[in-house]
Amino acid sequence: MLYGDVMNDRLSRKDWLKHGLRALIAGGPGTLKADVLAKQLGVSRGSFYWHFRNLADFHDALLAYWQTTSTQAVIEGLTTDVPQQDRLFVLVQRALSADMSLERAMRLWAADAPAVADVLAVVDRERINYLGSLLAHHAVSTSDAVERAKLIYWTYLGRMDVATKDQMKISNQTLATFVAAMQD
Amino acid sequence: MLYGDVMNDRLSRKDWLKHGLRALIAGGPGTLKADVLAKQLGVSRGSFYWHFRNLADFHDALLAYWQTTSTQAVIEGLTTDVPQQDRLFVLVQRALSADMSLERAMRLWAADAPAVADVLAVVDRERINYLGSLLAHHAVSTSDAVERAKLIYWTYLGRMDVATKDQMKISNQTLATFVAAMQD
DNA sequence: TCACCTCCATACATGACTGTATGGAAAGTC
DNA sequence: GACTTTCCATACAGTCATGTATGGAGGTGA
Repeated sequence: MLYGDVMNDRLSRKDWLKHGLRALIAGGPGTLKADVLAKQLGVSRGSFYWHFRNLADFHDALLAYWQTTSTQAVIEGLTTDVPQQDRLFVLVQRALSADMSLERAMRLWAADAPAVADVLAVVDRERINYLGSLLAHHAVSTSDAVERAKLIYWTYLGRMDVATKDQMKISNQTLATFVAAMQD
Repeated sequence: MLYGDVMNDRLSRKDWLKHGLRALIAGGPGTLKADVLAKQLGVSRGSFYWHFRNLADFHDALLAYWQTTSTQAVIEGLTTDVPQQDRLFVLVQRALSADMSLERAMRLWAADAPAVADVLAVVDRERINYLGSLLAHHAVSTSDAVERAKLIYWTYLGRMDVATKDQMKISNQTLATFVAAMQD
């Protein structure tokens, strides 16, 4: 969009990316195809191949789009609102009640897309490190902090793999027991 | 095999299923295709379609084969060898150091195969219930037991989603802290 | 008005995979 | 030794997806 700038009702590159994430959540990585997405958007593949050189280009762009829009939102919302001593509990509480549909879809996608897997590897490391830093504030030794951070992170990830919704819920009491054991 | 019974160097239905699991582990659900598997086995698809009516038939058989060969092996190995009081710790210890490649592959497969998802839902329930029964032996109330069983199971599943190998290891000490918090 | 740019449709070639039809090689049975 | 059964190869039609080439509709600007 440089020449003119109105042209509504037609699709932009960003429109495609936004719908890409929606489709990824709803239908999984298998729906990330020009053919399928075009049908869903009510256009032909001509539009797709105008905005993107090929499928790989679209996938790269989608991955980058996700990385920029969803990274560090959680951490930032935490450091401003919540006092230091409560951050670990609140973080775990939020994490273990969050909607995991996008997270799950990304990890399914990563299974047969090395570039996605690489990004997730970075994300995993960052999150575990942050958890470790929170634990360090509770007088947990550095070596223990990393270990326990992993353990906590596993619970976060594992919840999304479970089959039924009722297996994804947990009480605040059980949660408190868990967090207390980790931070003391 | 009814008419004659020797005919070695040729493939049986079971040979295909065994290789199916190998392929599932090595290449993911995407390799569960007649074309690919036949090439890997050094035969043509003619063999495949002799042993199986179609792809769905093969998939069903493979799922059933996995269900019968891999269910309850862990639990049985536990009740015979390990004294009651140690079972929870040993189970968690084994679970959190086990090779998750097949488990992971099955869950990736389940993402776009409802029949697989159904089987996994049953497996999840059974495992969580068993964990709950172990916790009950440590004077944990019934309602708490189910909750904590879920939490423990999440750690088990989550470990397989993590990106790098070093993020999959944990010390016995951290593990003991975790188990102690759950069973007391 | 007319040239130009943006976005999309359509048609075509290509590739990977499924499923079916048919024939054949090799071993077992009488 | 004819006959049967098991297992596999080959060839063909059909489906679904990619990528490319080309043209066209409609807004934009001088």
